[in-house]
Amino acid sequence: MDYSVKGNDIIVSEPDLDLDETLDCGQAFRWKKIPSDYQCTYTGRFLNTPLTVSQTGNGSFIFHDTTENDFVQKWIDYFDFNTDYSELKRLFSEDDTLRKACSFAGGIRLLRQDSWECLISFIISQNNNIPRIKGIIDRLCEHYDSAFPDAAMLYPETPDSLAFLRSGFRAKYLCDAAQKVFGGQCDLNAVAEMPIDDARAALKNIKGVGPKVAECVLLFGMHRTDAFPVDVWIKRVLEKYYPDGFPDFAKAEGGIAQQYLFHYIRNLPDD
DNA sequence: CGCCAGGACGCCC
DNA sequence: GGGCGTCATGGC
Repeated sequence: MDYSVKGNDIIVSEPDLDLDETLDCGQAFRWKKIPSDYQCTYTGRFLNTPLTVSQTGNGSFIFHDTTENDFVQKWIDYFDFNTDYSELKRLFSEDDTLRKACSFAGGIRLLRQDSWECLISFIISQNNNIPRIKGIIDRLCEHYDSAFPDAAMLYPETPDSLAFLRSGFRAKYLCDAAQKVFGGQCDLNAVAEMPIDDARAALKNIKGVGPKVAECVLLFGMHRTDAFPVDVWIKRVLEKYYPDGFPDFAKAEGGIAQQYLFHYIRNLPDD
């Protein structure tokens, strides 16, 4: 990744990034595509820092109205710019299916999101579809002045007071998550450092967090790339292409491989 | 209208 | 430990 400062913008060159593929692939739910004269433009936030970012061509981007300090301190990390995705894709391409998946959507990167936001987002995601997940998270943030509420803000809520979310049976799970995180029974920063099976177990102490949601929090919110969320789509991939198991050589970065496979299988024509 | 959604829980055996 | 009905809501 190369960047340069131009006025109030940061100009970025990174061949292994596509905004549509990365910001609208079901790993993050708060990025919105807005009309622009560029190839595409998204606006969103990491924690309390807002960003508008445009793709001006393949591998070229504008981070609008961003200080070099914010770019270096926050966005390089968020977009995982210090990881060489070309190298990862070369590794994955040893496997035939993965090679096709990487070639289908090679601009996917694993965002380094906030663990708490991920926990709440993926509790909401269970037995739900992506457009409705986004709607619920929109209503949640709108209710707190357009900022994602931290555990202390969510802690006083009850399933009844959260009725405005229209999140259904998930509201009670959100309350339990807020209580356990705010109360210290679940310290997300500590969980992020645990051996992965201990981290899984710690997350699953929260009501509404099962195997799938725990893997998503580990992968998307704690950058544990060996976490491997299995949803209905990935289940189809495993049955169809990996009846003898997912290849060992890719397991350490399996979560990133999973992102390519998820996008690939969802966009494959029915057969 | 019915089927499904980036599942988990509670109960049954 | 595995199998199954249930859980709200709404996109399609």
